Amino acid sequence: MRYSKEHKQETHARIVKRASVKLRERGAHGIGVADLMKEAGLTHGGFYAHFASREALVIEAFLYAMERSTAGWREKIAAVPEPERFAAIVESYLSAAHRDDPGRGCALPALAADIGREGARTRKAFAAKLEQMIDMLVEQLPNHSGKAARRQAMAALSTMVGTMVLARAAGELSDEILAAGREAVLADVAPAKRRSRKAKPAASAS
Amino acid sequence: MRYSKEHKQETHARIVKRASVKLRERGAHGIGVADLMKEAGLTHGGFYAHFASREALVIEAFLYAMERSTAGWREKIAAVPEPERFAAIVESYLSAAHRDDPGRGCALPALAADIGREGARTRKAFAAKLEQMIDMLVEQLPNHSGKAARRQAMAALSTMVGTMVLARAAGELSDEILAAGREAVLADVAPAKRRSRKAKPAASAS
DNA sequence: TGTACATCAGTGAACGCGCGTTCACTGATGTAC
DNA sequence: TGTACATCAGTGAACGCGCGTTCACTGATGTAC
Repeated sequence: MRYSKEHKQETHARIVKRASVKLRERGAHGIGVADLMKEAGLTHGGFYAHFASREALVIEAFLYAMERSTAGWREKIAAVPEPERFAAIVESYLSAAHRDDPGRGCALPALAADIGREGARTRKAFAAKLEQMIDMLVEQLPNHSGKAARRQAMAALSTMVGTMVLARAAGELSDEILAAGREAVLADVAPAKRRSRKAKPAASAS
Repeated sequence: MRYSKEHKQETHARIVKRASVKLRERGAHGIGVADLMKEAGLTHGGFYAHFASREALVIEAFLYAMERSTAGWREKIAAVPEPERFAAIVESYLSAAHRDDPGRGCALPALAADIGREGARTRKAFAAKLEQMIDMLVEQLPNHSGKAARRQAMAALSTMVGTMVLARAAGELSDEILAAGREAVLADVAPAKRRSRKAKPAASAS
């Protein structure tokens, strides 16, 4: 074997990683194999030494992005006291920064609609990753056990995804949609919460 | 002029209508000009007598579908007593029937992610239609005035869209996600509501 | 340790198909007289 | 009312480009001796 044993795996991982960014930015159909390989510093010919088809990479990159989201949440909340962890995830998710940087954000608002049109096999793999995200959210809930908590986490994630999809598509309404989504998710979880989270960093002097 | 004055407009409308169904089903990139025209009973060559480009049709079909959604809601609630109208929209939206028939359903879960990647002009046209949907929802709210009602309607729509996106993509979790979305939206609007809506028409004997 | 050979990740030209777009033409219907 | 002409929605062949995929080849590195 030439190259160190992990060399190919590293290249493979690099392609997937770069692709996951570009696909979130441009959509599942928004970029071609040649450009995807160029992103990883390679030429297009070598593509099929790593993936069975373009679609296989799209799916792998999507699932990778979902794993990274869950991992990212875990890292993020490590520095936050337990009762504020759920809110920390929600506020980071429903931020203007996340809206404006889809490439490094959650894969769901960017690509989940396309997954719905894939075959049962892909949807099943997707469901497994989705389950992880939901579990992660459940654990951050004040009352993190039982069916009710699970339902609450699912609904929160749905609201976050839908809010982000609409906020990215709606020009002028975007900020308001984002704020509405934040309010709704946080109110659901902490019904009697003090509304004094330093206010929003909205418009400047006025 | 040959053909009656409205002939061309009728053909145009037929293309848009059929395209709006197929695009919701297969995605914005899932079907070509030739197939789109065949759907309307025409050949592909005549396409450019009606549209400047394929993309122009996609956008027109998308906006048309949104208008039809708003109109559909209006028709649907006409037969329902006022206090139950909001719930009627939500339950119809977050139903298995809607999930399983994207072609005749709301355009947002199917195509809004792609709108987010369009130019400012398209996003502005989208925002106008979105505003209509939100207004429609606001009117059905028990307390249908003020900024709070508007925020509530926005959040409800976000949850509905996100729930549908995830329910269509998630295989086995789908029904549970749908149920969680329904619960959350309805609980938000009618916090002290009797939970006795004839139960859900779920699994058969058991 | 040094040399010959084997491996295979990556290269880049080429292929071929699909699809968006163009264009010369058709023929049904409206208008002029 | 009837006939000649004009219009233009719709046809279908053709174009050309992009993109997914294939393939013969390269050359850096690992292995055998």
